[in-house]
Order: sequence, then structure tokens, then C-alpha cells
Amino acid sequence: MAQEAGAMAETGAKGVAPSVPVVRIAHLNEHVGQEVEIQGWLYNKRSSGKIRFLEVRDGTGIVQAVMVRSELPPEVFDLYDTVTQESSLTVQGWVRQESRAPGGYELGLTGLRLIQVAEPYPITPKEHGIEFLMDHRHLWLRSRRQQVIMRVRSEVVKAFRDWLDEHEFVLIDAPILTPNAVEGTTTLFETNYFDTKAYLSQSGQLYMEAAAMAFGKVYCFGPTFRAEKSKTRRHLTEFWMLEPEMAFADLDEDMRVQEELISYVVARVLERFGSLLRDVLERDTIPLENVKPPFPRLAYDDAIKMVQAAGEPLPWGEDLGAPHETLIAEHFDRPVFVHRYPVQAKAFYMKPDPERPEVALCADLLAPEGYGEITGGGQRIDDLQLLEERLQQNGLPKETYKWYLDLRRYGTVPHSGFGVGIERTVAWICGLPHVRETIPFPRLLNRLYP
RNA sequence: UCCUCGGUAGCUCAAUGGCAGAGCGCCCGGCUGUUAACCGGGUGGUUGCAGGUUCGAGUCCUGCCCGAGGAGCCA
Repeated sequence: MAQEAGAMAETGAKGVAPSVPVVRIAHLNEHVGQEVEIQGWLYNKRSSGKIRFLEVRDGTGIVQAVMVRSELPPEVFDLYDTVTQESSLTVQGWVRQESRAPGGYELGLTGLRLIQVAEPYPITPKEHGIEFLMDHRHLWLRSRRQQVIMRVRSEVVKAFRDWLDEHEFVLIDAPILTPNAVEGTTTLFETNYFDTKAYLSQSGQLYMEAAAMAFGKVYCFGPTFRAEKSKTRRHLTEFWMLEPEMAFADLDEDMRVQEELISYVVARVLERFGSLLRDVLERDTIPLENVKPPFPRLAYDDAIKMVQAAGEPLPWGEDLGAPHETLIAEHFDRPVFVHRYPVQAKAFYMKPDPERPEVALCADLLAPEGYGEITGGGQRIDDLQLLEERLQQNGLPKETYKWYLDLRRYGTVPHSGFGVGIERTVAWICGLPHVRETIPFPRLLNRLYP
């Protein structure tokens, strides 16, 4: 059998016999004692002379294939010298349990076919700087660590959507090209739209308000763009945001939905990726176990007192800065809502508290461990006259917001919503210091490549 | 945009103003259970760019470019 597979390895012309099934590495434990084929790439290789190890990855995991000189034809054994890091290949071999092998299983190699011998690979299994890695992001994604992060991101998105779908929210896609700003404050990417100007969306929220009046409970999920020259570990110029919006929901309901949603997502990731978080990312998952409702609710007034008590001179009326958010979050063992910010610190559409018009019915959710704001939202102004006033006060053109004002003309109701930053959520769950590793191809102030 | 730090071999980094080096990668050789394997040998340089000071500049000075960390803004 080994002879036969070896001959095929040499010619490389034909596939393996039908009796050798193609298996993905994640499923090797179901094939102990069988001969299988793995299709993948060489992750690393080691040699001890007459016994040699090929570490093969296939996107689902890594397995070492063992080459023994006395058990293989020389032309197969010598392929070890030819194969380079990240060469594409197929290997055949017998699956066996082996405590000395990483992952607990290994392949007793019987055949090896090289598809392409890779040129010298830039990312060696050693340390690299962030600029080098970012320049090679298209290759960096092959590394074990990046694979775990991307799989967590995939699971986070799936979990968010599963919860919302199960709670009768309807996915309504918001446009990317828009004629107007949402917040009216942040800098937008401008582009030509035939004879006029268009802007890349910074939020789908206004459109979700329209959709909520049609469907009751809706959400959008897509990329958003901010042309701010932010240069911090929490900012990207292109990032993905989940924005639920609910008719007939007040601020309390808004916060209740958020804590249920976030708790569900964290639990899902822990359940399916807990061991990978610990083993590959070295993430201490104990703090994540605490993420269960209810989350503490802290009024802005009390948050200010907390910050001032720590010696920070922050006057009432100012928005909280990143260090302040960290300071507040340190007082709690799970995410904390800060609600009822001063109206002047928030966007024009935030509804003032009827009992205290100087504060808005809004809330930000601050993640623990210094990760800061992961959601922001609140109750929207539902009164036509007040909304018109707020537009005017913020110097926003009434014409572009005509459709938005229509929502207050035709059957207005109290409604609330929020936005969740996917990258910040993933960074927090994975315990990463910077959001740039949580998106496949990050767009930053000085990065548009690859 | 502002503040701070940095830019030396393909990569990660050393080098009192005095011969530009190490580890990894790569090439050659050795090793029958390796774990970022190990051991021996070899290869590898416009010290970010432009100017200046000096007998002499990777090192000091000026300007510019690029990057990192932080601030503001926000998710």
C-alpha cells in the first residue's frame, strides 16, 4: 500500500484510490485506524534524520504527518527536502492516536503529493512586527492565532443573528451610499454620485427607524465608514455594526434586549470556542463567565461622581473619555450600562428624559477589562416639532431629513434601538489589545493595503 | 490634528562618535519521536530619505517620509 501511494506521489498524476477518503483535520478523531488523505498546506517541518515530521494545516486544524525512512520509498522520503513552508500538498497516511503529537492525533505517512512548492515564505514561525504582519495580512490569516480570531468573529456574527432572528427581528439591509449624515458630527467619506455627492454610511440607524415602523422589530448588519483620523486601538475607518431598532420600546426595554443579546453571544462563543480562546489566544475566560443578565445600570450623574472620586477633574456635561470608561468599568465584574447622558453630549435624535430634559434617554454599554464602549443607543425623539427643533439647533438641512421627519408625521410611536460594534465585541471576547486583528482586512488611518 | 517613541540583513533585534553584529530564515552537512526541534558550517547591508557638524556619523544637529503607542471623536 505504501509502495502504491509512493508511486502515485512520484508521478503526481492521479488521485488516490477511492478507498482512501479525503478527511478534514478537525474530523481525524473519527478515522483512527483508517488510511485517509489530507488536502492542505505545509505549516512547518522538523527532522531528526531518519524520522521526519510534516505539520500540515487544512483550515480546520493542524496535524503532524510522520515520515520514517525504513517505511517509505526513498523518492517519497526525499520529498521532505523539497517541500517548503506553505507549499500546497496532499498527504495520505494512517490515522493514530499519539500523545506526543500536537492535538493528540497524527498521520503515519504513506504518500505525499506536492501541488506547488511555495517560494520562501515571508512569515516564518518566529516573531514579527505589526507593520510587517499587516503588510502581509493576506498571508497572516493562515496563522493559527488569526484563524481562531476569524472563527470567533464568524461565530459572534452568527450568534447575534440567531438571537435576533429567534426573537422576531427582521433583517433589513441599510444602504451604504447615503445622501446625509446620521450624527451630523463625524467626518464622512465623500464620493461622486453622478452629478451629486454621496457619503458612505456611518450608520444604518435612521433607515432602521423607518423599517421599525413597517416591521416592528428590525436590525441591519453591515459595514460602516468613519473618516475620522482616529489612531487608537479601538478604531477602524471601516467597521461592521449591528443595529437593532424596536417600535414601542422605551430605554428600559432597550437595555433589557442588549443585556440578553450580549450575554447570549458571549455564552455561545464560550461554549464552542472556550478551549481555543484559552489555548491559542491565552484568553482568561473566567471574566467572560460572569457575563449574565442583569447588567448594572449606572446613571451618568453617578458615573461622573465615580470618575471625580478617582481624582479625575471631569465636569458635569462632558462626555466620558476612554480612560474614564475604563475607570468606571473596573468597578464591575460584567458589562455596565451608563445611561442618561447630558443631551449636549449626544446625537440630535436622542429623546430627552421628560422628567429631566437636560439628560437624554440613552445608554452606552461599557465592556469590562478596559475594552470600553461596545454598544450605544437609546430612545429616539418621536415628536415632530421637537425633532425639527433639534435638527435646526444642530445646523442640519431639513430637506435631506424630510423622509426621516415623515416617520413622526405618519403614526409616530416611542421607539428605541442600539448599535453594536462587531470588532470591539470580538476584541473583548478574544482578549485582544487592538481591533485591527478582529477584521480580515482592516482599514486604518494609514492602511488601505492589502 | 496634537503628544511620545521608533526606522540597522528577508524577519526580530544589538552596536561609548572609532573594523556593522547576533538569533531566525535560506543553502550545505549530521541526527530514528520531533514539539517555534537540535548540532556544525556557509549566505546575507544604499543603517528610511536629503542636507549639516566632525579627522571620523548607525550614533550628534536640521528638514522630510514611514510606522507604533496615546489623546480627541466614536462602535
